[in-house]
Amino acid sequence: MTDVARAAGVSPMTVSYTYNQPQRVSAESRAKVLDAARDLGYAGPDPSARSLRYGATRTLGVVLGEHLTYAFDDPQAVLFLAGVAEVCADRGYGLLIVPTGTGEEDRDWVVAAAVDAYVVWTTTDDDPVLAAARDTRRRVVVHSGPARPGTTVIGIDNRAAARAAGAEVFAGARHPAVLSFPVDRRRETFVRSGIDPASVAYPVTRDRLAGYRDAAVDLGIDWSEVPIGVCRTNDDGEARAVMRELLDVAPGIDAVAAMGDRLALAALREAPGRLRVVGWDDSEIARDHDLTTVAQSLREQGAACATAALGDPAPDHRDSWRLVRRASTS
Amino acid sequence: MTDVARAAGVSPMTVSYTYNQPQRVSAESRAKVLDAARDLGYAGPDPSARSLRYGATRTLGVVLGEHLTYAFDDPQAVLFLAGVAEVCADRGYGLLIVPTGTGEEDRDWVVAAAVDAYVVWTTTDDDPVLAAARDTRRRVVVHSGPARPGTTVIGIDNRAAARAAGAEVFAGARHPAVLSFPVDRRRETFVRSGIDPASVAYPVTRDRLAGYRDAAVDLGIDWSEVPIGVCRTNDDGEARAVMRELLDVAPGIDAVAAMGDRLALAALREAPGRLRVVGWDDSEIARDHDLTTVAQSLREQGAACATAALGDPAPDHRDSWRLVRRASTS
DNA sequence: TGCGCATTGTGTAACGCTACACAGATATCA
DNA sequence: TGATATCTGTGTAGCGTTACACAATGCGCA
Repeated sequence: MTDVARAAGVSPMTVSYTYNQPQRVSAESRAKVLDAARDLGYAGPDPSARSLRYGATRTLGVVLGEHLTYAFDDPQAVLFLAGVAEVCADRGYGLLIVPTGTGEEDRDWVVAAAVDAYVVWTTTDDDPVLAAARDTRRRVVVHSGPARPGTTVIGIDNRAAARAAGAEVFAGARHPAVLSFPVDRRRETFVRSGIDPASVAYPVTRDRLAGYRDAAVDLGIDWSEVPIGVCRTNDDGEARAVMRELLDVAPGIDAVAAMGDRLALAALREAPGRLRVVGWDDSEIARDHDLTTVAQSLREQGAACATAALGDPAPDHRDSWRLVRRASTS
Repeated sequence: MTDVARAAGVSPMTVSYTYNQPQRVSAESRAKVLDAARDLGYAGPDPSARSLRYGATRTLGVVLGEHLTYAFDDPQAVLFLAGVAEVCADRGYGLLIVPTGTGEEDRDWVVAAAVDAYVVWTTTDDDPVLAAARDTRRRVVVHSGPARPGTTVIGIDNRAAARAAGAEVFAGARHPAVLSFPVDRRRETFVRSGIDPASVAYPVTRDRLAGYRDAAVDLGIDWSEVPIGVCRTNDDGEARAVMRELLDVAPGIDAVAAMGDRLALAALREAPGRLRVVGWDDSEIARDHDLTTVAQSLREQGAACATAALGDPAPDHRDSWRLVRRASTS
């Protein structure tokens, strides 16, 4: 900038004003500055220096638990991101995806990223990244939990929604089962009965499991007898394998409460015609296959998280869910 | 940092070393520094100042043409992003999604974003954002074009692939048609015959259209007679409407060369049983519906773009496509 | 005992920018 | 004509950090 100023025969401040408050500078000086800048290949104020001086980066950080790329494999996460992106675009904020999932360095990354605030995609209770984000004194908004002092949580009441969905799918069932997301960071695939929700590390999974148990208990079903298939991801192939395993253990299964539409569909495909099924998220496949499902707008929740992270009031979306009843439970 | 140094009774440099080269500092000093930092709520070196001093941000920028959120609506763009994200995560780079699509400010954003290099998702020839990115002297890698001096282009040879796909779908057809992506930034939906590929602003669309024309010409088909339906997005509902319009104009259509699997499927649904169809991308729906399609890995291409943007050699992927023949053209 | 070497701490000098306060020139008005 | 407002340009003083060079200390070894 000093060089440009010299070449243009003005002071550095004039150059600065040329870029930041052009009307503050005479047309003549402005032209001289821009000419000099072009000749010298100066593209405008350096972003880092500007942020340093300004005291803010005008960038929002998004932390996606697990490996970064999972985010893009999960259509729900993508919808959420779209909502966040929308708000960022509207406000002129950049959106920085913070790389995590590499282990011990995660903490450093979260601390060292040039962002003003964080939106954290739902993670485990013990996620060190979450603690790190909060420790940096930036505003932190977490989607769906875990709840912590100093962080805002936005997301639906998964337990209440699961209870409603469970009531719907388990009604009249004699051999109910559950298809669940992972219960801890190890992300193992297995089948077991009566998993205690309290032992689950992911708040979303925990709440949904608790809601399904609530529904079972309401109907007089013995939770400890309910087989639960845990899938590593919201993926078809694996879910079908887990469903087969469930059917091995309990061939009489006649109702499956799944935590995702894909899981629900996989269940349906493995035991067509004799199953009541609910899914989650009301995605395209749920509509295509007439699946009863818990509808929620991840996109709106993403937008709300971003809005809150940027310091404006936003709805917490606790009640932004709706049980969509379709053929799969009738 | 100065405050921490004072509180710990050491120099600022010792504090700096504590964070950046802990082993350079005695265990005793380190402990004093960390204690003081905790007491004062100091979370570590300021990222902006660090970038300023260091001269690089260790962040990769991604520019997605059109409105930012489109990126997340297009599954292909998401796959591409996943590839970019993967490389960033591996290298410890942040991934900054630059907001564009807001008009004149786009340029400013691209110039002012704190990134070391850019990956640009394919856009129009005249996109000012592309020029802006290059003007900032950062390394710029563009996916699929437009090609420009000073930028690297990575992507498949869309024309050659379209020619192969066109040859497959048009073979023996008497009334071929095309379902195309938008031809310019206005993104209008319409039907017209014999659109000149040279008039198309998006390189990807242009090349695919040119390839389809090549195939038509090879088979002795008069291109000016081939009706082309232009869809605004790779979306089902709209594509079906355009397909109906095509059938109005030319009821005898017996072959449709589409530019996306969704478009192909929409065509098939509007005229079931009597259509040869090809799609593009070999997505899940193509496999589900036995659609002939041009397979390519957007994910790998995203990774290659990121690698190249970070300064390492990467394959250009020109030949990373493959015509997958299925029932829809037999 | 003296020499080189490793270890640990410190001061200096930027990195590139802009808020602020001020100065000079010109225009406006009673 | 003098007082006042407006426009335009400039210098100062950091924003928070770290590369580098140097100083002080202690240690091993001939």
